Amino acid sequence: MEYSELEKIRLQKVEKIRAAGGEPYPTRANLTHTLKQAVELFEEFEKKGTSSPLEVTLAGRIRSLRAMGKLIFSHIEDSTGRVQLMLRVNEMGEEQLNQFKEDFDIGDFVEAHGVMIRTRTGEISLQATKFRMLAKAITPLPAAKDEIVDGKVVRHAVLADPEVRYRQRYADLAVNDDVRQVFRIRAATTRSLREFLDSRGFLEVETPILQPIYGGAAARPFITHHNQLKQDLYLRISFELYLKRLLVGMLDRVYEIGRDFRNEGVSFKHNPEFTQLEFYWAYADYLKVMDLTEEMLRHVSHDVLGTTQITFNGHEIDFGKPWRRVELRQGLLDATGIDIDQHLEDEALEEAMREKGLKPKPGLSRGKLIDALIGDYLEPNFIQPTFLYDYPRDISPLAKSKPGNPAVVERFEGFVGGMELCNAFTELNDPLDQEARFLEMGRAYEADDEERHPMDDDYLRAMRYGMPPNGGFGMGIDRLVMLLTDRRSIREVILFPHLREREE
RNA sequence: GGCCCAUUAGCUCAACUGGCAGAGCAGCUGACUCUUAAUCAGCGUGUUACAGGUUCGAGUCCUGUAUGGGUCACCA
Repeated sequence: MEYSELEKIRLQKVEKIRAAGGEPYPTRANLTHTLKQAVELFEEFEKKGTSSPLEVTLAGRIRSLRAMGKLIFSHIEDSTGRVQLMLRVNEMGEEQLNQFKEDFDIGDFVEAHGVMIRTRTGEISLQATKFRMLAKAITPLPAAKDEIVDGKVVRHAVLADPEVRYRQRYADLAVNDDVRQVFRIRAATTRSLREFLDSRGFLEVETPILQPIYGGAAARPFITHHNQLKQDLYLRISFELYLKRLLVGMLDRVYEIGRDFRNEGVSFKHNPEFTQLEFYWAYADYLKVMDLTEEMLRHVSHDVLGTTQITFNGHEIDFGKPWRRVELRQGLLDATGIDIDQHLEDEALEEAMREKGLKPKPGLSRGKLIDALIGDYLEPNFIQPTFLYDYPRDISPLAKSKPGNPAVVERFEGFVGGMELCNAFTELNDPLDQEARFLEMGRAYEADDEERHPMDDDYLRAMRYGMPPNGGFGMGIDRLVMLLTDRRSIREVILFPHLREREE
């Protein structure tokens, strides 16, 4: 371990504290209030006009230090707020005051005892009579300084390098309060979703992350191995097939919030592991799920932000209004002039796209071509909340066909801010049809072994016992948090996003 | 994986067509009893991401590598 010059100076201070009989890392703190509590309590005292002083012991991390001879001002911070410390020679004598000046640095955790006062400039402060080191920092925090100009916080020298911020998230969080706020909102989001679903009779469950057969989505899995069982296992790519087994078991409304793992490329909206909400709702269909989705997002946004209006990427987005509903066929017809109902074969659609001057990748299935059209011509334009509904059957092997139209399934995807947020369908519950779909998928992926959609015999057996008709729903929580916090990258809403391994 | 851009002090950033690597903050020394990016005086802390190359001379030009960001491909 190589220490920098700055770190060596601080290590010397640790030695100095110990040599003087002090302890730079005491085992216990003895605070009486959080910083926010102390400020609020003092304000109450002032209102009541009591003459007795408010005596407190506070603890926090030193964020600023202004020493001027026989008087020191310093701000300490905890997760609830900030309080200014005022240390004067009058209260503690010169020796104590000098000790603070010599031993304490920005970044150290400190405990201070004294009375709450207002300074001449009106700032509520702790006038300390005693102080104690709680934890000495060796490495200086990457400086982030705030200046208050006309009541507005102006930030200086903010830690901004994304690599340092993600690899050393602790330092990022320590100096950037807005980053802490993102994760408070994230916690509030999952709390609100749970509360919403619980109150509607949904049961939260946990299903296997390690699975002998993966399924429920089209993605490549991570593979791992159980030594004692001598068995390869997959990290789940979705919860779908397990949650639907529970409907067979008479758990009528179930949901799970948890981690999915997909062995795919990373981007501003893709992380190898991400958090998903899925719910399955017996006796419902995709139309009921659409209504519940609108209600759920209105509820969450209001719960978390106090408003249904959000700003994302410069757009004002309103979760309060009913979502726009666009039929997939009509949407593509309007956007590209291509009527997918007129081109039911792979080659015919590919040819039609070519005629319109588009350049489809050759050899794709009709469903994949349509998927590509959605991504290019519809998704980026769905800024306000929009349901796109009625999808082609061949890219939706777990969704139920629309009565009277075998090429189309009852499926919708929800888009917000030009980004896919959720995906839902009237779930296929016909075991014979499901078996046929698995076989179709097997054929479709024959050429590419890695993306093979494996047959899940146990899932089919469950369905043969009888599965109630139901609507299912999946939503990327990370993307929802991106929307609620106006962050353009998924890495901003994941505490420790995956980065390439680096030699130190 | 392809292409484009970036990497300079602990942090934020400068450095012209190649010519002695330097500012603010933090840090160190001193002054200062109501400051709040405190102020004032002094001190410059560096393998310019890494490895080579061209050149009298490279932070700057060339090649390669690493990491990050963007974009395309793949995907959700």
